[in-house]
Amino acid sequence: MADDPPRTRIQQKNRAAILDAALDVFSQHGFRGATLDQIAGAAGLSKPNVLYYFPSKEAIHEALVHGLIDIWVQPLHDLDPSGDPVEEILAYVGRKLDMSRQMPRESRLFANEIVQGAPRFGAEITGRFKDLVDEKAAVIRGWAEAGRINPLDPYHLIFSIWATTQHYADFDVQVRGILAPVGDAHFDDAARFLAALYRAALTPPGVR
Amino acid sequence: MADDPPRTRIQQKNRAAILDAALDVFSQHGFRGATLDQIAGAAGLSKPNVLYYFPSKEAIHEALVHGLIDIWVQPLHDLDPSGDPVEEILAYVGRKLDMSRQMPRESRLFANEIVQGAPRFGAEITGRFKDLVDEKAAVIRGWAEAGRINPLDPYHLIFSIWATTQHYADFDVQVRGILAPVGDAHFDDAARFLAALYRAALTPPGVR
DNA sequence: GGTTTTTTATACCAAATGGTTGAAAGAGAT
DNA sequence: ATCTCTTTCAACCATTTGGTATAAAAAACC
Repeated sequence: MADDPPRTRIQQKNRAAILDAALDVFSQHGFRGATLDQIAGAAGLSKPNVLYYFPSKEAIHEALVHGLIDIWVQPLHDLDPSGDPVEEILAYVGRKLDMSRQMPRESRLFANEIVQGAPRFGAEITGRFKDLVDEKAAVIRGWAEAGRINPLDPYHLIFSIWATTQHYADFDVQVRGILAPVGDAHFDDAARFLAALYRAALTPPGVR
Repeated sequence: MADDPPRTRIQQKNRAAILDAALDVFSQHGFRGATLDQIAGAAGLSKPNVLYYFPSKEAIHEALVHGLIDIWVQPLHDLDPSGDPVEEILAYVGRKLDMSRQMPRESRLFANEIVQGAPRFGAEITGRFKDLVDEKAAVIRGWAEAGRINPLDPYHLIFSIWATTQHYADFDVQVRGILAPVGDAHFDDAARFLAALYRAALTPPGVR
């Protein structure tokens, strides 16, 4: 199911160019809205040449998603059960927000997929994805039961972190339409806001 | 620019059927991914008949968005500057979450638009939309300066409320994939979680 | 250089898609 | 019943789109 690494330099370069172009196009138009001509154009290749490297449009999309999922869940994966609870969760929020800042196209690629019902992605959600969330939710629940953070539903806490951080990538045009920021500056404000929000909500009374 | 109300009963019924069908299809596939045949099929009409009521696919989408935008911003509009700050904001969160529960298709319609860069919607964001947000952000800032809520950036607070509440509509498949809820039950948990989150973050030290 | 393999793109195809035509069926008014 | 206006849809059209066929150009190998 996984592709072997490309043999030649040309293959490596062109596959990468196609995947990068496809990330642009798929993240902006969704799977059905994207066309092979757009992808080929953005990659600087002809359409048949694109289909020389990937058997179909679907295959390009799958290769993209497949190659990104590990990176995508890494921030949650890195949540350390042995760390300080509040700081660990705040650090997780920070990592997720950084991803929205550095990889907005990737975020929108997943957003497009999931908003439209994850027709090409559903299996991953109930698979590895769910397992990781279950594992980390258990960690957070443990912290809550030990009184080290306020007792909040860990699943909805994780959802809220996904929502608030990915919002800055997925709804970028809306955020920019309202804030009219210069460049990326508003991400720093967002980081401060989210840190304050979650610190206030998580810090238990005793420590305050 | 606004359409006059349809004259005959048939017009009223069919226009409504088309818009309802279009809401289904557009919210699930995005504008470019949706086809007139799908819409016609879902509305129980032939494609030419659909185009008898609306001049184009674009016009259907515009009529939909146009007809929904007022409903969509109503919850924020109803934030009462003379009410109790914390309770007002919590009530706003509650109204937004209710909309995600009752109108998930509408939420996904907007989500699709905005994720893809709002090509058919951009003007609204920097127009009426921004004005309303500016107005309510000023109210919230006033509350913060008066020490009636914790000092949080009002714009990012509003973004976080949009993100956390709309998440349950826009990312419904993901939420369901992870929680495997029975029906709508998880919305009650979400309501409790969000109330706790924002109450903890907003309530100023003095009142605690 | 010559041979083989890989890479590239023009020309093409079938299906899908947004939209039109035109004529028949239906509703409403008198 | 008849006349008029509205509604409906089969057939059609032009364009777009995912994907092929094929043959030339370019690397790679000897």
